[in-house]
Amino acid sequence: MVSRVASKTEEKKTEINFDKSTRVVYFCFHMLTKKAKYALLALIYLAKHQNEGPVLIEQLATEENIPRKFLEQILLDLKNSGILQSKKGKGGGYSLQASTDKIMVGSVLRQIDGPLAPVPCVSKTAYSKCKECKDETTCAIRVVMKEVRDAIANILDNTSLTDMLKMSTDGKKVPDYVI
Amino acid sequence: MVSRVASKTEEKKTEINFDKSTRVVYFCFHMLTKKAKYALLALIYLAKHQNEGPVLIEQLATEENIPRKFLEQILLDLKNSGILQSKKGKGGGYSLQASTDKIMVGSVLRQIDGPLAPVPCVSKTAYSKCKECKDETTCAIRVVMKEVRDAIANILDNTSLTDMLKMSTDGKKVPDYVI
DNA sequence: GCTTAGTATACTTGATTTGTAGAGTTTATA
DNA sequence: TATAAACTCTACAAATCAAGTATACTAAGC
Repeated sequence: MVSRVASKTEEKKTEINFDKSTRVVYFCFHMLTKKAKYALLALIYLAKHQNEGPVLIEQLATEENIPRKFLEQILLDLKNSGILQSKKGKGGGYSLQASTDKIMVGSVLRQIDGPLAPVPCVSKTAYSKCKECKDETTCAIRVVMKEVRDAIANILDNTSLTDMLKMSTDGKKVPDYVI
Repeated sequence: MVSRVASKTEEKKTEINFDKSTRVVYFCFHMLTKKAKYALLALIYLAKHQNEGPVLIEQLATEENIPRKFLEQILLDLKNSGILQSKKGKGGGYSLQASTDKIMVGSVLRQIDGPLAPVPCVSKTAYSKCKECKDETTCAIRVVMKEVRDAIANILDNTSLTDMLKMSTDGKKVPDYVI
């Protein structure tokens, strides 16, 4: 094994031996990109400052330690998908469009990172056939990954911004998923 | 949104408008790399041909449509982690080391792709702190992603090669996860 | 009209995935 | 014991992607 799926610069555990067999072992991982993480942080921030009028990108960027220009793209994306609304010019800024209990983590992540499914052939929102697959009905990988997709979607599509707000204060949560 | 996590060359849904606002929309996704997919396909193949003696890399590569030299690396990796065993020289090849019900999808994927967790801070097998995170105990993202990690691990660590074999013939499965 | 603040798009950089290439090692057997 | 069959090991290369920068534009207030 060398590294996982995405991550990149995330957390790296680098371990180097300077023996003749110099070997670099490092772990990276992902699934949740930084972009998506920033998006969620931004949404939580905006939710917490809901009744203070529009929030400036600049403010959000500095308070949450998100690169300003990168954040611009993210907020724009969330705006274009109807999650946020914005106001231009002086006194402008960003605010939530929908109510916090209508904004689901699943839809945010789909918007920012794409489908939740680990493989395209089990995606409900963006299905596409795997070409490796000879027969989809007897593909064991597909069956397992479908379980995974459903489990992920079940959590993320049933967790709202409201839930996240509770978590960030409680630090804990009592989930109520559909089984 | 542009693309998800990994995927790359996987399946691409490309849609191009040649208007003045030429726009290319494409979806890619992942989590399960091709490498991991190949590994699972190889394991299933080896399981199905268990009592025919060692299987040649060449045979496996052609039958499962996996690039030969790429497959070599994967099999070697699986061998070094104790999942497979090999025999060199004439009459050699690869075969399963453990029994099919001891080989779990979770450990195969961890070996090939790395930790299952969507973010490092919720990984049980390869924990590492997120530096974005001010306070881990009140990080809502962490709480949600922990649920996701547990759900994924619960499925993958409780699905064995034996289960996959059943699926690939039945095309269906009655899971029996720990709740 | 000038400043504030968001909008839009293109580009850059470094890392990762997905392979390829080639030389080396072990084993069977003729 | 030489030879061919197979696996082993390491390095390299191309394509893709995540993450971030740069630059120019548009709209709203004052």
